[in-house]
Amino acid sequence: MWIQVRTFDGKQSMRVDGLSKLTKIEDLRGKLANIFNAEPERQRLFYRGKQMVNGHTLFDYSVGLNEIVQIMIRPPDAVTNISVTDKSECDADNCSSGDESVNSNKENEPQNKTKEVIPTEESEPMHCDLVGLYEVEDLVDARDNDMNAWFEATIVRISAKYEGDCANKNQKASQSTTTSQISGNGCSQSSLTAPRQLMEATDTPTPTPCNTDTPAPTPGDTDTATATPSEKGTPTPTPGDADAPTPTPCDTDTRNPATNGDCPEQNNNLQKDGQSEEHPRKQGENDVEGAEGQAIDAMNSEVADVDNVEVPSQPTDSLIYHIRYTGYEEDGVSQLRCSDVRPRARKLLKLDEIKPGMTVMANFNYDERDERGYWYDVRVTGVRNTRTIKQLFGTVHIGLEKTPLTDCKIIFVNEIFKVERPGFVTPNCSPLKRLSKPECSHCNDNPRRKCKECACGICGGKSDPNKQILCDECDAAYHIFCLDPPLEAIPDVDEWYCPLCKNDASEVVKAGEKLKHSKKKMSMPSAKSTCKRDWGKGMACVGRTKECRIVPPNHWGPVPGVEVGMMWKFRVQASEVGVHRPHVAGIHGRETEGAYSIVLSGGYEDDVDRGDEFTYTGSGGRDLSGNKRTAEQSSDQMLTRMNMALAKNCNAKVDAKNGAKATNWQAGKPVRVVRNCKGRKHSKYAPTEGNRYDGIYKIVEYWQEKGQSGFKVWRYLLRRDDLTPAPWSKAGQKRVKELGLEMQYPEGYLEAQESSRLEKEEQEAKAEAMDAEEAEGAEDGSAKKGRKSRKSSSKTPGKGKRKREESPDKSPKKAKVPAYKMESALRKLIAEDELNKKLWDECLVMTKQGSQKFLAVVEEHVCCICCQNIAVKPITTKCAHNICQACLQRSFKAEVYSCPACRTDLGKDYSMSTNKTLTQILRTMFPGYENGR
DNA sequence: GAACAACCATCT
DNA sequence: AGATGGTTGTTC
Repeated sequence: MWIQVRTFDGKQSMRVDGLSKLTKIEDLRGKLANIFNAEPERQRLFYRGKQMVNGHTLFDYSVGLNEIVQIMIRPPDAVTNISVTDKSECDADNCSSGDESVNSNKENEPQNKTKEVIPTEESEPMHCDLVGLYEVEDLVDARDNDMNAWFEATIVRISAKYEGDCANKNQKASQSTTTSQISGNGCSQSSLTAPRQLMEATDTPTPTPCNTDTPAPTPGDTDTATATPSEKGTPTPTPGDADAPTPTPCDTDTRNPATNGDCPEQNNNLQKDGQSEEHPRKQGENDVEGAEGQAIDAMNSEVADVDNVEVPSQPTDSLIYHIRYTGYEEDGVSQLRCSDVRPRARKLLKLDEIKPGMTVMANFNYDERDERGYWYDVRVTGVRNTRTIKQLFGTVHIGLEKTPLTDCKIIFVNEIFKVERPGFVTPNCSPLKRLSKPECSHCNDNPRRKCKECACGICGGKSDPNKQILCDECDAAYHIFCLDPPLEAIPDVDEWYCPLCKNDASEVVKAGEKLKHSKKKMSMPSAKSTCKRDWGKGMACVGRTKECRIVPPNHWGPVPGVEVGMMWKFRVQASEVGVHRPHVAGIHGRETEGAYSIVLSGGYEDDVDRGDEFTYTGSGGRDLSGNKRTAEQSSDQMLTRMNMALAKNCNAKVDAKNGAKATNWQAGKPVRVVRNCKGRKHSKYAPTEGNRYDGIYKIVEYWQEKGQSGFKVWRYLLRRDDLTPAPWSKAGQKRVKELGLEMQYPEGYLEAQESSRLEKEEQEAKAEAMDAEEAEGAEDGSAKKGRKSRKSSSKTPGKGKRKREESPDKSPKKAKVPAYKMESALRKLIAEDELNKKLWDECLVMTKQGSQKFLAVVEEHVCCICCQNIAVKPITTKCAHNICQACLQRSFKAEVYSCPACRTDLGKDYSMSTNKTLTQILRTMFPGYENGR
């Protein structure tokens, strides 16, 4: 067996062969030491997110043929203090826990250091020198740019510039609104930050639509101060815009004197800090104490001010405020500009204080207009305030684009807040938390309603909140007494996972622990038996390295791209191209549908093969217990499973007693037939090597008879029904030659054979040299002879030489593969498919490389990004991507109205008309590819 | 030549 | 999800 070993930067990739499934990791390291020039203890090896630990085998990690193991090489000095034996492994492990994820980092590996995106507050002094409108610990309202709504927040830090990465982070991903769902699917915070480690670790460029065009906002760029990355370039209202809150200087006296009075130290602080020049307004505010009686006057004057064209300039600064949203602490810290921060709203306005033209903050839900939503600035357009009717209407700007919604009815008219002017925060005067959209849309936060969504995931009860434990993975809550087994108290652990999220402890590999075997592996013979036999060097036990996606597994008839006469060395390859999928079994079929393909390998001596017609024996009736694959017939075969499947293909009513004869044999279901070289014993039609696809056959009749063993077997007569000439016929052989069909070997197989042969010869040569030396020592006169013989033996690679000549020989041979012949009708269709012009331009150049290559490229190009299969009922988007209609509909159902491939907005009302031309093309190129989908 | 390893697909 | 069956290919 051989595998690929690749450095993390992807720059170096080497094939390593001469391995078996039972090769130990330490032995692999030994081989790698030469190849990568790094001692075993400097190697860190990773496979599928697991760090490979000495003592285990490749089989333990399920490393398959030709699969990629990543290698990370420690700098030489990083291992100086570590003893070479088992300690190095320990060291490699103890920093990582759980499943040994690739993300685990070591502090002494600078190339893999994770960037702390947002420094913790502890890392910086709480009070910094930066002087701005707000201070650390100020209670503020902060604007979430995704929604353009205001949330209660606290300032935790102030900096001169954005810190960490590009993300403005002024959005709360956990918000369960339509907007955030969209961003969550496409360009959420998590998608910006979470894969970063992986990208760093693997160094594979994986640009996602959202991170390619998200430049870090530049602090000096005040125009885009409120713009989130994806909005950049679109005009956005600046803080001074008429739509933004426009409080005026004279509203200072509307402040609630009670709250002011509670906070006398505010003045002192300000004056002490000598900020007066920086904050003329603050100073002014401090000079005037509000008087409640003047509130209405203030409102009036505000209205008057709005009427005046002159808009007073807003106090502003260029600092970045790091805030934490109250109630969303788990979202971490967001970095906001001054314009997205303002003092915490605290003044409730009565309806009679509110006049058209004012901007107030009110609760609004644009999805469900009569439900509670979030807090938006509302530009009042109408007020009705009679004894019976209390109504307020206004314009609300929602979402990232700040889309204006006019005539929005505000239903919570008793909860209208005055918009606070920037720059004055009363510390420690937190008003009651404003009510927002219920946290739980399932129960609407109704405390009396049982809810498994927001309360205990088992009983749904909301009692004993102090006895509810939250899962650190899914955030679901559970009563400790509802768990099975119940817990006495909240466990004293850093992390707790609910039964649904918790990994099976038996599967988790803790630091320093040995790899545990999965259930599957435990039940395998290798785990049970004590045999020490080395296995897995060859091709007998390897799995597939690729899978046929051109047609579904239950596809009848030829597989596009697979020509009659194609040959594969191993059965697994025939499985890979899809011509006969089972790894070992001779019949591929489903009891309910019928059979798709069979392999003839001469297992039954009484089978006759006349080429165009042959008899075939069903399966079963053998005792295969104990992992046997073949045994003496020990019971009667029944017409079930694969035997039934074959019978179903016959154009006759199934008769499980007497068998049946087809009324019209050609009308039966087609069976792909592969002949294996083992059939050579009894049949001259079998190939001399490997497996060969011989075309389509049909069942003529089937019957039950007594086999040589004395037990009953099912027999089938198959007859060839394929226009393509059979490979053994003259015409067929001519065709095989024309098509340049050759034995196909697994990727890397010939190279691996060659290198193992060379190695063997080298060893032989060495051994011979030793013999010769011995001989030389013993027998004087034979010295010459000995040298000569050595020379001749080391030259014996006459074979090798010939081989080497052969391989350059091969490439021109391969070039002989005839170009893909395209029917004119198909060519015409392709010309008609203008929407995919670029796609076809790219594919058509591949026709020269033969049908298999061409079809493979087309397959790749028309692969639906959602389901990773050839698009069914393809919709060609305006951005020229092809998506299955069903896949796109699923996306729209999830309220994601963009192209799944590139996120181009398609619009909610996108007409999902399929590309009929493309559909026809695909059906021609990949007949039956839609079956079962 | 006998013994024996795993994988893939289907069925339950 | 687990059981079953199956004409392979390698090692001893």
